[in-house]
Amino acid sequence: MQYSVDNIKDFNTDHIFDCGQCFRWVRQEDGSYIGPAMGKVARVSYNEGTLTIDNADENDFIHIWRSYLDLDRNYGSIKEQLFASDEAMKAAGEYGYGIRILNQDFWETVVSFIISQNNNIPRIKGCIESLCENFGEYIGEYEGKKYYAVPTPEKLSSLTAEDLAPCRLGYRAPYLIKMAAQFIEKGGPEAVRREMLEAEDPIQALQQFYGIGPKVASCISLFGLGRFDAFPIDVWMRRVMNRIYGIDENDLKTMKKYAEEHFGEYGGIAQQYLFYYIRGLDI
DNA sequence: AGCCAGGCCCAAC
DNA sequence: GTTGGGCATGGC
Repeated sequence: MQYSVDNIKDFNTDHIFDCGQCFRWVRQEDGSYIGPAMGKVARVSYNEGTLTIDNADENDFIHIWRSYLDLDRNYGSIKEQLFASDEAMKAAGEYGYGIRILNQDFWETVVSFIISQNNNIPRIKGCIESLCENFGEYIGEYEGKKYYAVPTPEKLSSLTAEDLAPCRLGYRAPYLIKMAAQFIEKGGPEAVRREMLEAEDPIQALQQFYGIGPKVASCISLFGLGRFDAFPIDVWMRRVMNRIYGIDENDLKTMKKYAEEHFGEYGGIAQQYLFYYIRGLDI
């Protein structure tokens, strides 16, 4: 089965699934993407305003995909605000015009972005894929391929670094194991998620967990908690902030301040435009 | 071949 | 509170 909706603007599958916010969606020949999310597997395709989700019914669309794909947000007006007095941001936002911030599963973002640290994107994808296939729960089969969820905290905390060796996580393996145990101690992902949603400063609070520092916490806040004001700064962001705003590459404080003052509640969206822009330009 | 990647931990200031 | 070395792996 499949479900379609019309009049979807500011949407581009390459921009959304290849802008570094997620690691499990795979591009198909026709430009659609297939991937697992929120316990389902689907194919997302887009053509001239029509969004089609295959392997989903209306119920799935309403309860999962509409929010996962952030369809209820008006990116057009957000772009207007961001572009108003910022030519560089305008160029970046026009380059990645179809980016939308996916509202991803909290636990998945925690695991994914711990793995992402000091790592490159192709390799991150491989690590997560291997982790899920080896230790994740079966989700379902789609077009001949079986899909598995990100392993639960219970599963991860029961493993040793040697168990995880096939996943090639390097020094991140012990981070995952210990972090998973900490999550269990705090009542599991849903309990932690609720606590972080109510936290005054989730980016600070998330750093109590082993393997989560400022950058990973910012990504989790943005992609897993819906904190669109979060502004993750990695080497790419330092690079682009230097190139287009002239801020010293080592001056993270000024970068954060710039984001707060200029992008405000939409810092995370601005960050994705910039991130996708600098990586695409390859300069 | 060597530098680099969506950084963090930990010890030493 | 800040700074710097060490870190596992493989993409390019």
